[in-house]
Amino acid sequence: MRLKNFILILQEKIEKAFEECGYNKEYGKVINSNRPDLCEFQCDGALMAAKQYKKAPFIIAEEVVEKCKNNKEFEKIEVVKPGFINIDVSKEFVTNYCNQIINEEKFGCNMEKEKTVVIDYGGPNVAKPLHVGHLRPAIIGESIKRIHKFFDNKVIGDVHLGDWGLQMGLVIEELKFRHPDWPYFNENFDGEYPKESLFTVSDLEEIYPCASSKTKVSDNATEEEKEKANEFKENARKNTAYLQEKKKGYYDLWKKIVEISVKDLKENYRKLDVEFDLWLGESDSQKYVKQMVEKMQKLGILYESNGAMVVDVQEPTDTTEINPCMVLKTGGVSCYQTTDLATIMQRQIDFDPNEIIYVVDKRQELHFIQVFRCARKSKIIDEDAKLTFLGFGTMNGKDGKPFKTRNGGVMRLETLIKEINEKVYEKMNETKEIEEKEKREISEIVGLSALKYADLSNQISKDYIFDIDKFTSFDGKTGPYILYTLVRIKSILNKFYETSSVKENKILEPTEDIEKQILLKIAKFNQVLEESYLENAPSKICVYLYEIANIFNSYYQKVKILQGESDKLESNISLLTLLKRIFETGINLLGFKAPKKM
RNA sequence: GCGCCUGUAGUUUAGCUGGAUAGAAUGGCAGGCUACGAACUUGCAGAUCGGGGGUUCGAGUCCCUCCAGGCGCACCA
Repeated sequence: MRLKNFILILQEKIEKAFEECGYNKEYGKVINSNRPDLCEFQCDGALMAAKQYKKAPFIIAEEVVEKCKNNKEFEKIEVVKPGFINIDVSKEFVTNYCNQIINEEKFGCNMEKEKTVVIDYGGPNVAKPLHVGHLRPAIIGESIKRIHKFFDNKVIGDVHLGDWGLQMGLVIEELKFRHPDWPYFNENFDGEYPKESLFTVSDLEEIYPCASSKTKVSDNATEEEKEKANEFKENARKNTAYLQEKKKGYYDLWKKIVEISVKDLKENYRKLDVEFDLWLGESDSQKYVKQMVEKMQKLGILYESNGAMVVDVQEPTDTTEINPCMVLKTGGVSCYQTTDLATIMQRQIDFDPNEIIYVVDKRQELHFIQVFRCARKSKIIDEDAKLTFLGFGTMNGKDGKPFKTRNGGVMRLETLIKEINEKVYEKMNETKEIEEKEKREISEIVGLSALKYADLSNQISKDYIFDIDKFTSFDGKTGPYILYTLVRIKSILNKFYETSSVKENKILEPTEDIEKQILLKIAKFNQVLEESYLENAPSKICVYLYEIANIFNSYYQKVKILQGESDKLESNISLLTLLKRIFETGINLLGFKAPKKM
C-alpha cells in the first residue's frame, strides 16, 4: 500500500470531471496556487481547453466545477474570471491525509523498483590538499547519494581519486631531487622499503606546487632556464611511465604517497560528514585498459589519428562537429579519457549498475559526452544503463571572477571550515551559557549546516558565488535557521514528555488557519522528495524546509502549543512529532544534522 | 571561427508543460521578549524580468535579433 501524492488525489477528481464533461482529462492538471490569497490549489485546464473545443473557458470551467461540487475533498471549488478553477481543500481531507503520513515510514513516497546507482563525486587529487573547489562536488554528491538511498536504491559512492597522472610524476621527481639517497631511487636496492613514511602530508602539500612551478618558465627566461624546466618535465614524464609500468621503487613510493594522502583526505571528508563507499582511483581502472582497447579493436571502431588511437563519436543530430574520443595518446599512453572509459568498464563488471551519476564541473560536459558515447559504442556498459552528467556551476568569488583568497591563492577547505566554525562560536558566546567543549561541538555542527544549506540552495548547474560573508551569516534562509526551528520543536517536545505522554498519535482537524497551512505543507512533503529525487535537485528540499520552518515559526508565535485542552494538546504533540521527523529526514538528505541545543 | 551556458529588486535568488497582482532572503526603515528558546517574529519601501521585435485572448517562460558576461572546442588531468 502506498499513499498517493496529495495533489494527485485532487487532480484525479478534476480529471474525472473533465472526462465526464467530454473533455480530454489531461486538462485536469492541478497545481499549487500562485495566488494564495484566493485559493490553495488551482487548475488552469479550462483556459487551455478553450482552443481545442472552441468554447469559452469560463463555460468549460463551470461545467467541470458543477461535477465536483459534492466531493468531500473540496471545501471550496469555484470559477474565476477568464476560467481559472480555484480550489480550497477541506480540513477533514487534509487532516486525514496527514494522519496517514504519520504511519508511513517514508512519508508515502512512491518507491520505484530498486536500482543500483554508482555516484562519482569528489575527485580529489592525491598529494594535494582539499580546497574550496572540492566543496561543491562533495556536498552535492553526498546529498544525491543520500536521496537515492532514501528511495531504496543500492548506492555506491566513489571518490574516484586523481592518482595517476603526470602530477604524480612531478611529485616523485621533486622528492628524488631532494632525497636522491632514498632507497626508492636506488636501482640495486633489494631490501624492504621503510614501513614508516619518510614524509608527511604537509610535505606533500608543499612539494606539488613547488614541482609544478619548476616546469613553468616566464617568456623572457634564458635558454638555460627553459632547458632546465624541460628536463624536469621530461623526467616527471618518465617517472609517470615508470609508475604505470609498476617499476620497483617508483611504484612503491607512489603507493606510500597515496596511503598518506588518502588517510588525510578521509579525515577531511569526515569533517564534512561526507562518506564514500569506495576509495578507488584512476589507477584502479588501469588493469582494464588492455581488455577495453582489444574490445574496441574487435568492434573495428578504433583507429589511428595523428599518432593517437581514437573512436568516432559524431552523431547525425549534432549541430556541431564533435571531435573523436581519444582513447590512447601517441605512444599508447593513457589519458583521462582512457581512465574514465576503463572506469566505466570496471563499474559495469563490479556492480552492473542501472545508472552512473557524475557530479563534476560542468565545464567537463563535452569530455563526458565523448566518453559516454564512446562507452556505448564500444559496449563496455550495459545498453540499458543510464549515464548521467550532473555538472555543477563554476565557483566564483564575490566579484564574479574565479575565487581567490585575499593574497591570490586558493583557499584550503580546512581554513574555510575553521573560519565558519569560529563565527558560529562567537555568535554563541554573545548569549548562550554553554560549556566550552560543547560550544565547540555545536559550532561545528551549525557551521556545517550553514555551509551545506547555502551550497545546496543553488541550482546545481548554475555558477556559484562563493561568498564567505554569506556563509557566516545565519539570518534568513540558512541552515542554522532550519536547525533552530528543529531544536525548538525538540525542546517543546522534551518539555511535554517530562511530565506527560500521548495515548494516540493523531492530529485533530485544525481550528486556526495557520494550523491548516502547516498540514497542507506537510501533505506536500512526499511530492517534494520525489521531485528532488527524480530531478537530482536537493535545492527543492532546501526550499521546502525553509517554507515549513517559516510556517511553523508563525504558528509558534500564534498558538500556545503546550496549553491546549487534553485532546488538542495530544494533537499538537502529534503534529510536532511529525514535523520533527520531517525536519530530521530533510536535513539528513541534505547531509547535515542537528545539535541538541544551540 | 564553431558551439554551449547565463542575464529577474542594491546584493543572492525562486518562478513547474506560456496563465491571475513576478515569490523569497539579505541589506534599509518602523514595531514585538515578566511567554513553549529573540539564531525568532509583525509590517513598510525597493523589479520598465539585459534591449528591441514577433507568435498568443495571455510571454520572465516560446521564436527571431541585438547587447553584456562566462565556458568549451584531442596528446594537461
